[in-house]
Amino acid sequence: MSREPRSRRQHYTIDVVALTPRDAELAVLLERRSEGRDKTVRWNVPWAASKPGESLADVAQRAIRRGTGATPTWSTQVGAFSDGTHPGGSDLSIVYVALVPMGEDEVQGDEFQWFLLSDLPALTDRQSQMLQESVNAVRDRLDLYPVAFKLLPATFTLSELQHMYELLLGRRLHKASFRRALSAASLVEPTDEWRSEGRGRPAQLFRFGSRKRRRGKRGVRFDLLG
Amino acid sequence: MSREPRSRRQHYTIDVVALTPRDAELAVLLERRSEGRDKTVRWNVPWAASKPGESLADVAQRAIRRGTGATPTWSTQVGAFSDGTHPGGSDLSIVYVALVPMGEDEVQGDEFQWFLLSDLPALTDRQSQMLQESVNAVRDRLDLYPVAFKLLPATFTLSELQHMYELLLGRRLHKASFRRALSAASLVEPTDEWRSEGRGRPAQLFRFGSRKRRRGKRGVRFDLLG
DNA sequence: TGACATTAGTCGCATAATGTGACTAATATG
DNA sequence: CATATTAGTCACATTATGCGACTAATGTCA
Repeated sequence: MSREPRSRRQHYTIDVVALTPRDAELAVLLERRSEGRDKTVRWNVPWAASKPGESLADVAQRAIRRGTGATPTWSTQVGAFSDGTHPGGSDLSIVYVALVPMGEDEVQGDEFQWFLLSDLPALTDRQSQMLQESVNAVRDRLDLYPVAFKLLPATFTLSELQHMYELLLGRRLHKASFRRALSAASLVEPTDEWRSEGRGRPAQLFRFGSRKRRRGKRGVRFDLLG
Repeated sequence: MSREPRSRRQHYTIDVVALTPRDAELAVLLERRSEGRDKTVRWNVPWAASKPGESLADVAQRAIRRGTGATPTWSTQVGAFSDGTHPGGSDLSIVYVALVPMGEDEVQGDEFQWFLLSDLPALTDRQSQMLQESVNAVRDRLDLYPVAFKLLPATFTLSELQHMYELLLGRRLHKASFRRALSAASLVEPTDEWRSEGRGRPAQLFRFGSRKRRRGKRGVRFDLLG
């Protein structure tokens, strides 16, 4: 029943994993830091300490604005991580994942840089874990929140949308099935613009416009149980 | 770029929402506390402070063991909550939800008591929020983890299993469809025991025995998007 | 005992959702 | 004009799902 504050109370930071699509893959925003006497270059995800009275989401916003020119289009809390060490010495990292749309991935200054997930620099245990779980969090929310749309510009072709889903799911989808399901849900609206990419037939541009709310109340799915 | 520790560093606790089925509904374990000069009785979910070097899951275990005779059969992190106040004065609550199976819901001492979700005492904002999100977390994981099974005894009838799903989903399911899906997934194994509940035909007892891993790789579901 | 209520468990059919290959359309290249 | 390339659609087979109706096994009570 020891509820008295210890000699050293545990404290926390808010760490933000910002993701953007790049080269048919996801990239994460990392911040440079120099460590030790030889100034070894290390990388970690942006973070900020919480001030009294500030909401967690606000701190996350603050942390990510330091590094990106663009405001993320979506973000959500991933969880709390306490394993390993933290560059700021925090005992606990509250992790937010933030999505930055295609083409808005400019960074501010030398301190920040995007890294492809397949080509990451060396990271501490906690950093790796946070990254892994952030990507999982986005994947898990894929059919609950329109995260794929949040990674695209305001208007996009249906092929681009499909490729974004394929990127996030890590597997190929069948074109006709994809479009049929999309059309059944009335999730996108056609614009009157078309995009010609040089070769092949031009593609019509669509915008995200969820209107119809036909909540399907289907049976239980046992086939996903792990 | 203010990364220096503030005059008062923010600190956190681990709070645990323990759930058990009771009277065709979920119940939550709350802990009594006396507050103010008139010793008003207040209730809150069990919590514990983190000690250096202890993992979050361990702290959660410690917090919940104080209140229940039984060890929870499953638990997972829900998230971090900072709104409002906390009985221990912590700035941040890391919330774990823990499942206690049917029939193992004894409490230790007067300090703890189960409350039906439909009949809760007055709670602070943060406590209500934590509770709400914990129930949502269980519901969201329903077809990813066998949470319904974790709320049942080791052996159970298929009707009990269906009622548990109905309880968690908040809607009725069709018996034949439910069993067909269950059978297709090869999730349960029959035992040679039968249970007679007095009236009606006796029911065969089953145990959870997931072996077949036929991961369905289906298309994208747009119909769930919020 | 035998009709009835009650709960367990199964079957079969209609409909809906999905996988898939093949098709047409519109553009650029040579 | 033939060919390559990407967009977009169609039709059909297969699978999944909703659902009512059926049989089975027990207890209750007249």
